[in-house]
Amino acid sequence: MKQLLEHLIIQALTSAHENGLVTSPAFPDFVIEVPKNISHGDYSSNIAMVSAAIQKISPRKIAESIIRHIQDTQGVIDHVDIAGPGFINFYLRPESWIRFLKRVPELGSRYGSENIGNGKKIQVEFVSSNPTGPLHVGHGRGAAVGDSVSNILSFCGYDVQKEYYINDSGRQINTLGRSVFLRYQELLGESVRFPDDCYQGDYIRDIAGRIMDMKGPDLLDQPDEKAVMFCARYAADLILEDMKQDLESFGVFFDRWFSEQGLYDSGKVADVIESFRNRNIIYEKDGALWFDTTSHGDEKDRVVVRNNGQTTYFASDIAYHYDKYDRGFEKVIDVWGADHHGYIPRVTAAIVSGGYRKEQFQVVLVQLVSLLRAGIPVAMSTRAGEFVTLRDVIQEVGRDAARFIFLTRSSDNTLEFDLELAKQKTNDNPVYYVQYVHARICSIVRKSTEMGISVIVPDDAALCLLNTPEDIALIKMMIKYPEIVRSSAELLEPHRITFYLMELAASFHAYYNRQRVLTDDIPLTLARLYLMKAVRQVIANGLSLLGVSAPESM
RNA sequence: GCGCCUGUAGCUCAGAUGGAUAGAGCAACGGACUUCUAAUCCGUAGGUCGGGGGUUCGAAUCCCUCCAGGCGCGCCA
Repeated sequence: MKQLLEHLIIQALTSAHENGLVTSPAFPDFVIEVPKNISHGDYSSNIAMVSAAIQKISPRKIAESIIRHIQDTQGVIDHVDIAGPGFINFYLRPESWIRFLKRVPELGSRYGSENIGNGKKIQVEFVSSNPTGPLHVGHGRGAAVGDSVSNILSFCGYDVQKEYYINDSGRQINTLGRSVFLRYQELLGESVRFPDDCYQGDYIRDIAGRIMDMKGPDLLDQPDEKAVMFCARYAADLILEDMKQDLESFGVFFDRWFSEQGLYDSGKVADVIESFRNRNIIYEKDGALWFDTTSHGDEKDRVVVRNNGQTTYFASDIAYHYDKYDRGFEKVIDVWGADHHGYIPRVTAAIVSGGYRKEQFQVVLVQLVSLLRAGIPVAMSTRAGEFVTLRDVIQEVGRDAARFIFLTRSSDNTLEFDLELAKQKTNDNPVYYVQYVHARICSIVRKSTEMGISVIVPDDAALCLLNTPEDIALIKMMIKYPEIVRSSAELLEPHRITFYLMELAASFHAYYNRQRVLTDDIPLTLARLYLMKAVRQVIANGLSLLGVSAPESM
């Protein structure tokens, strides 16, 4: 609809120029929007105001010239007026909405999709939690955001790959091994001092116990280093399996699990260091190797190989990101916890040094989650190993509620996740508010099937009966959906879908309480059933982008 | 000290690309089920958009500055 009006405006201004009514054929950026106030028409444009400076004519005069030259060949406009400082307000004929309503069933589950990706290969990397402990709520938020962003991009024509980067190398894996081995020794009756820098959680004991069951005391016969290595690998594998399970029960499936260790094994980290050394981008200072990130805006250069010969995470991160581009991704999106924001400049610098464009890399920062129970903060201490895991949360509040709530805030904002609220099946908990729409419509459709009328498609004359303010409000809401999806994809902001769905749900519930669908009036009933099915489709489409189910009954 | 994020109704938050009288939910108050699911709806009340400057026809939105809160500033991960 907006495109249509835009076309009419451009045409009108052009012919106004041909007739000498305006001085310039130029078009500044102008917008067509749905006014907040319904008395300002169905659509409104600021074209006259933004053109005033170029035309050197008053906005109202420009507006008049434009209106006079509008050629509404399709007959969608009822009337147009000029208001305020020079807004052009369009009032549409009620029938005009129908052609747009028809798009919903025509496109079905594809309704709302705008092809902005054009098959471009894009990768979204998210969660990527170290396999040293269970996933917690913060990871849950990252998972919900990353998965939804992937869904949205994929829906908009991108060829999306979802990837999880496993930090299965380096010191923290060694620490994991040490932690497990110490608990293992404890189980065998040895008195050990358990250091603060080891992982404190009970799951470490569980893993040690499993190794006990499997190996008995055999590990003690080996050199410590070997035993620790064994514990590390065993524990990491186990924890990783658990994380996979948790994510699956959260409805999140990755296309690839990428091992950091693999980058070392294949020599890719060494290759990167070697080639940048030759180009003096990596240089030696104080016995360490440094990457020149300063030339690309970082505040200082960063170490890639320490003076003890060990590589830093940054080294493998560089190799990892190059590997992504080598695999043909035109764009790479990383979803990170906001506490990692300081890494953006150095990773960006490394990517640019590698000959890629800055725009090919984008980070979605997700702010932290604070967990509450009935308004009271839940104590979370990773050090003491006391925390509520993602698994606990899914078990307690359910997958749908958890995912939906994670997406009810902009990622830029911290999120309060209240377990009691999330469990409640009331209006406080918007997930049910939205799902209830789907269930209610399914119920109506079931009823109509019993009456034997659901299969008949109404003709245009019948659809014109959808003319109450509630009908029009619903249809307008649905016409808006593709724009919401688009902005959500362009800005990588899934919460826009969430808020839209809540708004659409509100329109539906208002409709439901005011208008009856199944009546004795057959054409009207058919038309309204048609409308209801469209609403159901849009709700289902939106929920699927969020990774939330659309139940047929509740 | 520097960088990033945040500051909008009592509470939790929307308001991308500057638009007309700043919105929603919760909480408060008053109403609506012999009807397709009341997990619902309707109404009332509630505001110095953190403060102060600036840009312009027009600012919650852009710029500067100050204030408050969170996070980050390692040859840690």
